[in-house]
Amino acid sequence: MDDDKARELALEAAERLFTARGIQTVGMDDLRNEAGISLKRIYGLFPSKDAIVEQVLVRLNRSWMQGVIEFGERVDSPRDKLLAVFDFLEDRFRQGDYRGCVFINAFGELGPTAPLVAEVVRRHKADFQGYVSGLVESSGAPASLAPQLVLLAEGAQSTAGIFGDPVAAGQARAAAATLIDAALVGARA
Amino acid sequence: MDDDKARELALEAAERLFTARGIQTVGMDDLRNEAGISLKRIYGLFPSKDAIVEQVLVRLNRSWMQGVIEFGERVDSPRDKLLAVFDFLEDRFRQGDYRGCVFINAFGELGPTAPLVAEVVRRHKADFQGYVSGLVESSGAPASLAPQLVLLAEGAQSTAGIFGDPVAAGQARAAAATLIDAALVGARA
DNA sequence: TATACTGGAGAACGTAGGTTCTCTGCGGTG
DNA sequence: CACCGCAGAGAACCTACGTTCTCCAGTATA
Repeated sequence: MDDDKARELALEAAERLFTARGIQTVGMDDLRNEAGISLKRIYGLFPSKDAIVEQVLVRLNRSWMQGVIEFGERVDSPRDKLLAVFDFLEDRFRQGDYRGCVFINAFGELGPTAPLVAEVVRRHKADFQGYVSGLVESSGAPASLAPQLVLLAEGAQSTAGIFGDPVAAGQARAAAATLIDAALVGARA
Repeated sequence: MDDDKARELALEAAERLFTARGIQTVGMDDLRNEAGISLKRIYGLFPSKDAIVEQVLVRLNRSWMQGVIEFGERVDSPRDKLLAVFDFLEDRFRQGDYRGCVFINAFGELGPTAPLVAEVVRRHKADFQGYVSGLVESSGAPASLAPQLVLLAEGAQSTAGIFGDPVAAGQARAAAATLIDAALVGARA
């Protein structure tokens, strides 16, 4: 088996396990079993468990941002793209056993003791905030709207994860619509 | 040393350590050192580490709810009490190294594997949602406003924890004010 | 004053878990 | 066809960690 395939098996297995159960409760034996490759092979591809955790979060950021952008591409106006963020979240909330934002969870677990994990989590949040800020600017609304929408999205993720109910996406979406419309009216006044 | 004092020492030490570093990275040796009482004593008072975690979360819920209620008691109208939630959060965000909502963090770490932890976290969130719902009802706004404000509060906590910046409280507060006023206008129409 | 009992200190135990090491098997080369 | 080298399986190593156990000290009672 070539390195790329083995690396992909390991990262996909780690992603499934870390997302489902958290990071510290997943041992390397669990990862070995889930990936179907040996520990020697895994350690040949990655220097440490911490390195695997970091790469998993980096790729989750990439696929998350790609997903939210693709949801935005389905509609035309910046306002609709902003609301599509919550449609994207609802789609995520409905997938299997959603457990909240994997980045927030990782930060809660390891943020104080693993600076690289904290850094990847902040980068993810900064990427998301940048995306929303860009749309807010395109919509003509004041810049102060962007963090408000982001807070709604963050809150929806934690709440949906804790209660296992995707209704939080719709609640956040309704609030976002109200905030956007209020901001646009204020911008025109 | 009597049991009540020893129990309090252990719980206070556990609260400091779990809040600062997460639960799984804190060992019983750490707790023994921080509390200044022996492991034999600690295990004489609590059946297990899991039991300590649960009791810490229960008392954190109690003090958190007490804090948000006390902040609400400083003002008169339900609208001001709703906004005082965000003042309470800002006060919390400014205390030392704030790391996000300890309940969200605990759920992220242990939710899948420790059902009692998940239950205490859900109870906390339900208590908070109940408090906000009560205020929303008093204010005459539609019930749908309550979850929207709660999502803002949840999002503010995670964001403040990750970026170490209390500005999220003010951003959430501004959004809450807009939502409340929109809801009250809609209720009068 | 001496002996016995009980509570607690912290070392020990047993398991978990990240990482490394030894041995085996397979492939390549002579 | 045989031998050598290398890559990898998974057991072993070493540390961490939750919980228990042994021993000691202090207090109470006779």
